Parts: sequence; C-alpha cells; structure tokens
Amino acid sequence: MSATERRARERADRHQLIVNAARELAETEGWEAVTTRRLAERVEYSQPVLYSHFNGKDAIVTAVAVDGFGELAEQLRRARHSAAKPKQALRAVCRAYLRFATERPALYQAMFVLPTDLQFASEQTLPQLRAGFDEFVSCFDPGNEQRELSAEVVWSALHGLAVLSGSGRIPPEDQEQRIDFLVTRMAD
Amino acid sequence: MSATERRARERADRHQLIVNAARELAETEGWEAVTTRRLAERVEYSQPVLYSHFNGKDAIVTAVAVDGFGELAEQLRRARHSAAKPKQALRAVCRAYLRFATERPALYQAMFVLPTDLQFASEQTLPQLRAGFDEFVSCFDPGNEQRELSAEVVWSALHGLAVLSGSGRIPPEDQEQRIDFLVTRMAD
DNA sequence: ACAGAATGTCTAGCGGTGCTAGGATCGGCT
DNA sequence: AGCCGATCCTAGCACCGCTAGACATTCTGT
Repeated sequence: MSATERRARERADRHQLIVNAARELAETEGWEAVTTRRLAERVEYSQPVLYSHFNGKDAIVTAVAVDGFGELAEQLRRARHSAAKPKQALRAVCRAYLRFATERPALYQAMFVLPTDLQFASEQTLPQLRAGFDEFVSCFDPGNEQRELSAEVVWSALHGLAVLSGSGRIPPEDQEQRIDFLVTRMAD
Repeated sequence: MSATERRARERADRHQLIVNAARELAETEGWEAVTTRRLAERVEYSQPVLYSHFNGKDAIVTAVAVDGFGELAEQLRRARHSAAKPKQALRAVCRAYLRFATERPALYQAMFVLPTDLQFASEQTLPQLRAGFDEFVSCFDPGNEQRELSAEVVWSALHGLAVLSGSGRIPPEDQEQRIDFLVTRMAD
C-alpha cells in the first residue's frame, strides 16, 4: 500500500506547488498575470492538471487566500503578545494588520477583494479567519459586552484604510496618524 | 454649423447611452456580465463604436463610477441637511452612505473595487469624490484640527463595513448597531 | 449640383482567456 | 504476461478585449 501512499503524498505536494506558484506569480506580477496557462507552465505541467486539483481558477485563488488568512492570524497573534501592556495590544495588532496589507498586497487582495469560492458567515466559518478576528476581540476587556462589536468595527476601519490608501483614494501617507486616532477612539 | 452641433449632441447622447447601458447591465446581472459584445448589442451598435467613445472597457467602468460619485455626494449632502441637529448629521450621513452601498452594489463596486482609470490623490482629484468627502468633513466642528483625519477614518470604516458585510465576512445584520458604535466613538 | 474629402460604421479577425473532451502513456496488480 | 486503471497531454471550444480595413454616409467647396 506504500505506492498509493506515495501517490497521495505527491498529489499533496503538487497541490501546494500550484498554490505557491500562483501566489508568487501574483506577488511579482499581479493577479491579472495569473492565468491558467502561465501557471501551468510555471509548475511544469499542462493546464488540465490544474483542474484535477481545483475546480477552477477561483478555487486556486481561494486556496491562496486561505493560506493568507492563516498567516495574517499568526501575525496578529504575535503582535498582540509582543505588546508590553494590554493597552498597547490593540495598537500593535492594528499596525500589524496594515503592515500585512501593504507588504503583501496581492495576498491581501486574494483574501478580501478578488472573487473567491469562500463561504463566509456560514455555519462553519474558516477557522483561520475566525482566529484573526479573535485577535481583535482579545484586545478588548472581556467584561466589555461590546467587544465583538468593537472588533468588527475596528477590522472594518482597518480594511477601509488598507484598500482606500492602497488605491490612492485617501493619501497613503499619514497612516500611522490614522491608526493613532482609531485606536484612541475605539479602545475601551 | 448646426450640422456639426447636431453631431456633437448625438455623440454625447450616445456616450451617455453606453454608460447607462453598462450600469443597468451591471446592476441586473453583475459586472462579470458586462462584456463589450453584450454592451454593444444592448446599445444596438457594433463593438468598435464603443472604442470611438472610450479608450477601453476600463474607461467605461470609470465613467459609470464617476456618475456614481456624483450621486453619492448628493445623497450624503441631502442626508446631512436633513438632520435636525448638528449632532445627528454624522449619523445621518453614515446611514446614507451604507444605504447607497447596499442598494446599488454594482455601482459601488465600480467606484471602489473594480480597476478603473481614475487617478486619485493627484493634483486634481475628481470634484465629485472631493464633494462626497467634504460632506463627512462638514459633520465635524470647524474648530477641530482633526476633522479631515476624522473624516478619513470614518469613511474608511464605512467602506470596510460595506464590503465586509456585503461579502459576508462579517454578519450583514447589525449594521445599524455598528453605525451607532462608530458614530458615538468618532463624534467630537 | 456634384466631385472629393471627411466622418462614421461594420465585418472579420487577432491573440488571449478559462475550461474540457478524447486519446496516448505509464504504473501496479493478478 | 497481460490487463486495467490512473495520469497526463494535445487539441480545441466558446468567449474575452480590442483593432485593421472595407464600406457607406454625410458634409464641403466649387
């Protein structure tokens, strides 16, 4: 039975190979350069192989996004734990969030802008997404009945800052100032 | 010279006809259904005619977005003026903003999500966009040195609420509650 | 009024997209 | 050894944004 096991392993490896290739291509040349042909060439397989692993291009983007949610959650967690005082946790998490969005624009786009197959707000939300959200929640006092609400609004504000400044609809500088303002107003 | 005038008028009419057709098609079937072929069929001209009016598809999306910015600014202005007391102005404007985003999702997408030819944050920002932003600024005390900053953060938060709830990344209900929270925290 | 210029519009097609059917090839099992 | 299923590729479909070049129409100057 070792043969079939090896095959399963190879399959899993190739699955990740495709996802990584898509992500690298997107990060270096943008998502509009990620076509099934170029992706196939990159992984040195023919196009149909992609479709034996994913239902379609959107599913590949989705897979990249899922990886991204995991990494974002980890970044936020590290930021929160690195804060010296609880009061500084929210600020640290906010800064980490915007740093993630600006340093990995293609990844962020896959997670929040591009059309994907991801089902949100369903019975089982993606654990990675939930984990990232929980990092925001944890920045607020457990006794605060509005901590979930606070987290939602803070997350929304950060997302808005990320995409509006990223597209130049608000000046990209002064982000630090906006974080300051947001944190001081939102912290309980 | 009336002949050339008539031609110019016909050209302008057809220009708007194309923009309106694109918008209607997007609002009924989504932007992925807006192709140059379908659009040409809709306005009962051949494809190349579109290119004699616009540089490309992105320019058509841009034209729709520009119309949208004008309408959004007007909605915000009406909301602000309809508020009985100055303290309620910000809340009214925020509610109007989210109503606009949820009632005209395709239009909102053209303005803030889709790739367009629009140049933001340049020397001459689109007046309609500036007008919308100014409605937010006007909700804050003129003596407040941070009123521009406040407006940027509020706008960002609203945009985040719009797209995150629209895509189900946060529960679409409870928007009213989030507005309440945002307004009470942000109002000076 | 009429020839020539200018303008407008269309048909046809280019290179690219996501995606898939069908056949060839390779591996493991009896 | 020979079969059989899994795996992979070639070729192609329908569609995309966009454009060259031919055709028709309208305007202009004599």
